[in-house]
Amino acid sequence: MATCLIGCRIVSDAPEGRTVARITETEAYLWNDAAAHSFRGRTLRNASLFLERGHAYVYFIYGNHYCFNVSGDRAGVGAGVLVRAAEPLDGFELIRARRGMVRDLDLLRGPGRLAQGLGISREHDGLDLTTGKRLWIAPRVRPVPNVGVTVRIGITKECELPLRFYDADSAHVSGPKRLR
DNA sequence: CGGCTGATGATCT
DNA sequence: GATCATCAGCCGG
Repeated sequence: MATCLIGCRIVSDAPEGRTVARITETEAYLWNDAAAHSFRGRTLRNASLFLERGHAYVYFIYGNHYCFNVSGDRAGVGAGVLVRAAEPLDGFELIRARRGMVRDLDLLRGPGRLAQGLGISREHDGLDLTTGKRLWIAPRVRPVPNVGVTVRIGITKECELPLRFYDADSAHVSGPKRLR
């Protein structure tokens, strides 16, 4: 699931306009994974992780940022994929207006930046990403020949599992250089 | 470049 | 009251 998403496109339709980006980096969170938000069972906040595969789970973290996930298993199973980075494809001006004056490479590089640049917030939590309303995922146009794997970033539990995936040929990827 | 830190608020215990 | 799947800004090399 996490590797399936690499190279797919996220389309976000907002009142201000449409933005499109190509996913370059993901992290998997499993159903029995101490690092996953679903680990201690379903709550009001994480309920979307338990929806059928392909629904949005958006949460607010550190007082400033949203993170965008895609639920990854059957209904009732709390698993998902955090989308950590993407490359802008369309709606460049809108993404930049949301993100401010940063390097092009940093527009959507990192989960909080990605959500900000694409205008994703808790309003999108629970949306079905396969039906093409407001926010959806479109298939890859081209295959991604080189997918790298590393440990996940920024977590305090299960730090050693190799569940972070990224397009090794893209510069639009987050994390320290040694992790690429 | 890498390393560190403060901001900031929802969520859960 | 602690925790947190982050980021921008600042510092030193």
